[in-house]
Amino acid sequence: MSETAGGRRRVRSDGRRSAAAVLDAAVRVLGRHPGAKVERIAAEAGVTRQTVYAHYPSRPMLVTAVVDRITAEAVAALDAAESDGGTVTEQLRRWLDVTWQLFDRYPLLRHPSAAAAGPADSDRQHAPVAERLERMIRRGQVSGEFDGSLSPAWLVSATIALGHAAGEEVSAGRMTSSQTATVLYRSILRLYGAREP
Amino acid sequence: MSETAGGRRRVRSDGRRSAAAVLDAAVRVLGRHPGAKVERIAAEAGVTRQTVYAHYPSRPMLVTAVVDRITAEAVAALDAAESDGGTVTEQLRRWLDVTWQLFDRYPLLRHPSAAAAGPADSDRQHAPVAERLERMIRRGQVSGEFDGSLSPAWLVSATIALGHAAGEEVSAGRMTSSQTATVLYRSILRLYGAREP
DNA sequence: CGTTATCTCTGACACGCTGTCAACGTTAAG
DNA sequence: CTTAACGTTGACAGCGTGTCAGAGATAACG
Repeated sequence: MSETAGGRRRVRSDGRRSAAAVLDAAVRVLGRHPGAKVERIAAEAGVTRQTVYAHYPSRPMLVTAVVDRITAEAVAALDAAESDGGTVTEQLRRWLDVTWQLFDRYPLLRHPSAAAAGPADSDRQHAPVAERLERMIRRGQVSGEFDGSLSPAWLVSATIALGHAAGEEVSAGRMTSSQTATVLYRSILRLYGAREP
Repeated sequence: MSETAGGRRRVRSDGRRSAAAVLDAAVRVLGRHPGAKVERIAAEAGVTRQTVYAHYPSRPMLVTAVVDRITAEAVAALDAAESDGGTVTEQLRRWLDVTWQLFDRYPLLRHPSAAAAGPADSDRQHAPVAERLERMIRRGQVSGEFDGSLSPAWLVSATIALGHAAGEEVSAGRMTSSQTATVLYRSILRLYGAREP
């Protein structure tokens, strides 16, 4: 991570390149097949298994790095959706659309515990997202768009849970993706106590 | 399960007794520590690891048996809560109380994927419960207590998801158990479009 | 009571995956 | 060109799962 250590440790461009290749491969493979073996990831990166361990001390830590990367991508997309202005309800709508696309891209997001190291990873994944969603809910509550008798923190957890449930419905084939998106949107508005149009 | 096979295979009471001991131990150990090793379960049952395999071919199948047993207990408790009559809303209240107690007793119910063999186990666990809940919701919708514009099937999934989220809040120490129960109840009523009192 | 099939136990083994190590090439930085 | 960093090969230990064979207990049955 840092070459600022006291020693005059020469960093080789080769190293960072291969570390990046491993991380990219891990994002692709683990994103689609949580629980994939290290061997598989190494092969995808065009590298040996031991090289993976040279950059990431253990499988759980590699998973953590993957989660961080996906989270960063999610946060960026979410911020873009939030800065477009409009009603909080409209922002929420865009927010859900973006999240929905991410869920399609990374099935890992639907099976959090399948590859995670521990509860630490789950927090790491949810914290920045939850923070933004909570701000949005609080804004809607003070503006009167949403009812204020349930705490924003709980509503955040509930929303995430509902999102996971909706993802399950889709991947289980019980509903289509667009049906589910609509139903999820209505459910969340109800949960927030929003004035339904 | 059946000694009705054509051959006259002598069944020894010893066998069933030890199989039951293994299952009991598995329920205790896996209920509290999903992901526990077979060795641990065997020790808890006062039996060798190989004996466990003598009764349950593989670890996943043992987990399935455990899930079936806990599910049976849950279904029994749920049926009792349902048969007490009253408003659907009141039934729902009792339903949640019972579920809440079960969650306390079996942390396994909160970490479904931690020990499960595959999606089959999850269905196995949820199907009988979901069936009963769906009947209850449908009853509430036709009686006018609940709004009818969201499908009962989806509301069932959403309710289960909300329950898991609430359980997480408690075990993460972010809310007390009784606080969460109240909040969960209100959230579900909102989700169902119930006339709030 | 004695025979017999069933069950448990001990001990050992193969397999797969994770993580580590040393030795030998390779490649980039100075 | 020299040197330190890096990748690679091959081997190994550890752990958990699942299997097997043989010896010893024990319940069922005549």
